[in-house]
Amino acid sequence: MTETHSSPSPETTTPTPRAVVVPEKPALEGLEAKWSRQWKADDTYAFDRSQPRENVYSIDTPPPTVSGSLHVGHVFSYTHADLIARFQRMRGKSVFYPIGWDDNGLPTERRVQNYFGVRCDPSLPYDPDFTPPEKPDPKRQVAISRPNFVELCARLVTEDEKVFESLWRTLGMSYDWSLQYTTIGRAAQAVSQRAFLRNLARGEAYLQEAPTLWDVTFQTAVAQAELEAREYPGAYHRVAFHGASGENVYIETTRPELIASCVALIAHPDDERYQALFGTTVTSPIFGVAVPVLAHPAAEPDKGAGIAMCCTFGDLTDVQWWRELQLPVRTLIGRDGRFTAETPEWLTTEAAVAAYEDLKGKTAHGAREAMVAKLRESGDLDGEPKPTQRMANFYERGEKPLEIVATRQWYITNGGRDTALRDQLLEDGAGITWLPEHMRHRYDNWVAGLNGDWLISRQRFFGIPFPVWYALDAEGNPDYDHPLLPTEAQLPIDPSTDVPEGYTADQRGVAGGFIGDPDVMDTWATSSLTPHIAGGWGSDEDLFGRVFPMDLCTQGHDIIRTWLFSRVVRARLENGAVPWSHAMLSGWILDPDRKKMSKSKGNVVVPTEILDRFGADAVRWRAALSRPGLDSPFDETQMKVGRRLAMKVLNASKFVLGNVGATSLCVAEVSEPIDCALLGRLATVITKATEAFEAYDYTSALETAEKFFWEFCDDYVELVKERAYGDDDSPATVSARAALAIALHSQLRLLAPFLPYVTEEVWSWWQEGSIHRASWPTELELGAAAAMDDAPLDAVAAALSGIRGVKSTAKVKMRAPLAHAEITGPEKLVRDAELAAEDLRRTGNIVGDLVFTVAAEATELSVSAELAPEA
RNA sequence: GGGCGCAUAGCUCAGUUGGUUAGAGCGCUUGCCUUACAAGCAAGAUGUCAGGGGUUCGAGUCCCUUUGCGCCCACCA
Repeated sequence: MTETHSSPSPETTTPTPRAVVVPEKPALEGLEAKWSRQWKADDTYAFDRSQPRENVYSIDTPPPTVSGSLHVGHVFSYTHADLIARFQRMRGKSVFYPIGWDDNGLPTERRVQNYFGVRCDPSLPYDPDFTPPEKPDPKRQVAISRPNFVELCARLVTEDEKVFESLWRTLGMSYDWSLQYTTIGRAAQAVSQRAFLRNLARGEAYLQEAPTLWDVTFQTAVAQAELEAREYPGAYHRVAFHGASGENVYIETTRPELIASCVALIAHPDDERYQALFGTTVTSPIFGVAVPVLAHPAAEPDKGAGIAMCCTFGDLTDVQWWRELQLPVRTLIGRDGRFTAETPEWLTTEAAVAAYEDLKGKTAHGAREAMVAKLRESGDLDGEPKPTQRMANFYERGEKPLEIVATRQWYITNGGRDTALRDQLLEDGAGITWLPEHMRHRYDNWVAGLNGDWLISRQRFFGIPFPVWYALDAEGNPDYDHPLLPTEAQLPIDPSTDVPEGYTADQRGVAGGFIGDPDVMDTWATSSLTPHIAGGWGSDEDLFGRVFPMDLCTQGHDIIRTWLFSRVVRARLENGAVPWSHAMLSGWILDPDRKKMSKSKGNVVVPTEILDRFGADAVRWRAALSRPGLDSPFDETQMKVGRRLAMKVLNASKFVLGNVGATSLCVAEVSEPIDCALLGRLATVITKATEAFEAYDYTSALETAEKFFWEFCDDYVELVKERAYGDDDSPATVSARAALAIALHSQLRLLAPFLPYVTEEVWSWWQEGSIHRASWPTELELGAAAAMDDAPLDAVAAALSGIRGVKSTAKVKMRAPLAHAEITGPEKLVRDAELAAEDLRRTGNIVGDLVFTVAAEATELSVSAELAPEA
């Protein structure tokens, strides 16, 4: 492979001349296939790990969920990162640009269930001969063992990853594919487990039995970051509790089914209505369970009846009361979301036990209906339930409101319960350059609003297991306080098959033996370590030192609270550092009606389709038009504009290289004033585009380069065409050819990050090596020409436009000869235009006089002309 | 309820620290087969800069305010 860093020296910008081979009919079709294959073969985007940290530019890319589907928004967001990567690479940085696949977790499990028609039953033994059903029946999923299930997951994600890789390669992502990782792979397992063990050793990870937000459908705990508040229909039920002297105390509840789990009634300490009741005991309707009436400031006098029923657990306020008032636990709802089949021991009366019989095994919904009937019958329901819309917490992927169930879970500190850490994390956020800047508010908002530590354990199957076992005592009870741990050298381990030091396999699950922790880490617990996984933390410290902390992370703004925040937490705990200096957040791509694209609305634009129709360069061009953080509606017509630009690059290059035959890039040959002016303008464009890119403003970089390119094509090329055609070697001809070639040479590189395919194609016609390994253009390359006054360019363009206007108004063709033309205007403009008098005469086909007249009072150029009688 | 963003041509968007007559592309109109490109080219029309008030010699730009749209967080009695 040729590593042509064909970086021209400042004085003579002359790469090795070579034969120019321009195709007869250049086309966009096939460029993606041709060049993505070539880049793969040449390892064009390989990271050079010999470079010291200051020569490295490292990027943390979001590993896409391979079991999900990509839409245009992803394609645009990933393109934004690639634009920066390509710019930095051309600037001479060794770009560390890995790609990973997020393949573990619930989305994959769900996809595997549907795809193969199976479900995981961890109690089943492994069946080595298992084959999935030929025709998956979603209603009759075959129960399989956990190892079998995990095998199917692994099989499917491998397939999914191929599809994703193909898409990214077509889009022209400049990843170093040798740095590929997955969030379920062995490296990710080792890193996740090692980080966890270190968290544990430092007291940052801990096991706790506590009320947990619980999804009854997926039967797993969920973290605060995965919550979504949604409107949920309910009804206020006004229900009587009974005071000691027989009076009714009315509460209002939307969850009457939880009355049996009530542990207290609570009102605000200052609420005059309830002063007399505080400290007394009331009994619950139907069940007759005695509960205290207590005061707590979190009770809101104007909400409901002003006095609330505290159940274990109906909502997070209940948890707060339960904790702060040290109330007992009376759990009714189990992990499956159903009322427990055992009669709770606190139901003592015969009537209560009988009443509970009707609730056993019911869902919340079913139990509610049963309870309402009973309350109605007993007269404890006052009036009819009043329908209401309330906000309820849902798991973002779930369809039923979350329950709160006391379970044993692993947590990692994230500042939710620790002010010092929280302040540190806020400071870390302030240390990141946010693009756009205002996205930082979302981070701050989230960190400030945390109400607990990070729950990382999930009661699922396809994830990274906790590297932990528990010793069983003589009665077979696990000793959760003293987990058995592997050494780091043993990682990764699976506690369900591996055996802790000092035990044998046959001691698993028997008294005096051990058990493995059954849970897996949430996928965010793994992806929070993407810089570590990709960077070789713990396994390749040399590499890690060269790439971490990273320079950039790019992602959608919807995952600031999850992926972005969790990486800041991990880097703080593990490295005492901020994981990257820049965070670039992409906006949404909306449908043409400015609605968010979603599968359910059927308004999703499929990336492969637009890539097929418009080509990767066009799609990338459109992506580059949406600035960080701004939502942008999808519009096909814009894709066409991008395609037109790509086509124009091919055609303009064909002209410059084919007809002019220019291979010289010698600045000294540029002698004509208008040619010098072009290079002067080019220098300004290079500077502006470079500054924009350095400020991560890829859109402005593109606009600057593109505007110049169209002016170059429409005005400059048209103007000097005739002169460049000359088959003589006069200084004027040579000057035009050199200027054309130099300008093209720079412009291709300015456009290369945006249009990697056409620019590479054109580059291959006349240059060695990949344009993506070439150096970013600089003013220095242009030598003295860079300092030239570029104003004549505008004056000449105005004169040319005036000449065209005359012909356009007369509705004649542009080649129509002019018998006479006069260019009038202020002195400076007239003199500037006159510098290109011969070019104007030829281009305008002026056969008679061409007169330049200064009109002191004029503010702009005007052209008057007379058509020559047609021959 | 707390926070953030947006509002400029029919559409999508630029508009630097306030500075002449507010820009671009698309679309639209009228033409042109011009040997790089008709998937092209040329010329042309298009605005109460959301409303109101203020600061200033001067406001799309700064301040206050109103309205509309969108997003994040909180909100389960």
